[in-house]
Amino acid sequence: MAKTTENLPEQRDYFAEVYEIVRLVPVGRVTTYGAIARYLSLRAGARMVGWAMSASHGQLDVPAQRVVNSSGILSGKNFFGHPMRMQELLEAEGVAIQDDRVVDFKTRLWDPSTELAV
DNA sequence: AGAGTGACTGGCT
DNA sequence: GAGCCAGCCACTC
Repeated sequence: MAKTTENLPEQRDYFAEVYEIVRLVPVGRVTTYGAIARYLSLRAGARMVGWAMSASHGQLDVPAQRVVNSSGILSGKNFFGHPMRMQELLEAEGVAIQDDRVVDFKTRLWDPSTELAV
């Protein structure tokens, strides 16, 4: 991985922006990489959102567990130290998980473009 | 400079 | 829903 995450000179403000959005996700709700990418107008794409999250890895209070892919699958569970960690964190917040997937995902989805839209 | 890789997505089958 | 494919950008070797 990029050890550049140590110094993080100025990857680009989008790192901070991504974290900010993730922190805005209400407890019990989840959002997707694509939704964040769209909201921030990141040409970089959803992939970079995930990359940004990897950099957050244990960062401040970034609830990365609330970010899943467009299918509601916990695609980043393997980055939480233990594959079950992400699920446990979500369940602790009231989000039911079944087979690595958020139950009733579409209803729990929190899209910044929609929720924060003006 | 080119090829490989990835916490993604949308479209089709 | 599950699988395959092509597009996407940043980064590493």
